[in-house]
Amino acid sequence: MTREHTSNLPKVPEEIIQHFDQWQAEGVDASNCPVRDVLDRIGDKWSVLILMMLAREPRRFSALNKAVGDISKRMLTQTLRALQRDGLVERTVYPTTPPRVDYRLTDLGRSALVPLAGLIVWADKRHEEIRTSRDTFDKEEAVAARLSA
Amino acid sequence: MTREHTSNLPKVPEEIIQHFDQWQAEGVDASNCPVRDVLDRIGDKWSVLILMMLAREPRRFSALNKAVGDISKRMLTQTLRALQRDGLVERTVYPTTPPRVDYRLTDLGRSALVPLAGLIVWADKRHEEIRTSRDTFDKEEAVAARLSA
DNA sequence: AGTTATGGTCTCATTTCGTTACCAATAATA
DNA sequence: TATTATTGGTAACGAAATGAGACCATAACT
Repeated sequence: MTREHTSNLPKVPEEIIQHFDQWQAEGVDASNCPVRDVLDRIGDKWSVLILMMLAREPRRFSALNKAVGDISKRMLTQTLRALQRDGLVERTVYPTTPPRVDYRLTDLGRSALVPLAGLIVWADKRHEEIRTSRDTFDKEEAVAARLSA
Repeated sequence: MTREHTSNLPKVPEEIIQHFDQWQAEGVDASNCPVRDVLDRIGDKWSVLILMMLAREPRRFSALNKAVGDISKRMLTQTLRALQRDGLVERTVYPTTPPRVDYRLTDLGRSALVPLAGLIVWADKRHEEIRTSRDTFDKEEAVAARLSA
């Protein structure tokens, strides 16, 4: 045995860690790191949400707008353009009046949803734990603030 | 057969789509959606990156700062605090001079890395495709701009 | 006395984001 | 005929998040 047993689970699979290591070795700065290049883009406030909204079927601009609720048209437009630019979403215009535009996932976009789903399931499962942690943290912070006052 | 074959792959597993549907049905606004509550937080510019940096072993503040390279101390502090608040990261201070502080993943933090790894692998595999798409998009946009000028 | 090291915080400029008003074209309504 | 509603945006502006860099306390070392 070359390594001590130091933690009692869950552990990150060694295989995954090695992937991270290799990726770090290649340099992690935004300019030369493919992973950051991609993650910086879809890791914004709305991209993942919109990809999920399109999972089952194409939707019109206004349908997306209603479905998300608290996104502005400005940000919806901007996010959809970025997703289109990255090739995750396809935009189709029907030149009627008023215009009709719909958005659908490309194959690439669909492929992204598989790992994203994993993340969503995780978030759903763990969010209670996270909220509890936040409450505890905030309470402790409040105590500390009172002591130093 | 109750459903037509309409697309030729890759398709999002029906199981995942159903998960999205259910999640949408519960309302997707930030205020009442657990998934967004979590995703909005770790879906920022630095959180995922830092979690990955901590995958193999704990690191000191300055080590993280060097490893990431283009993060400012301000954002590093802020991101680490947020991760700590959410219970993904643990902060330990050794009151020496100069001070020594290290950060390590909690069990919850480690559990997050599993789905995140899936996303990273996807990004690594697909980023060439994405870059190509961007180039094409930008070229077409330039053409359109010239036409309308 | 001056330098170096750590883990931050503070200020200010830049960037990004959200809100609201507005537009063009047509069809339905009054 | 004039009015209004509808769709998919864009333009302008204020608010919020982010980045760059100076600064700080403490002690060991030169």
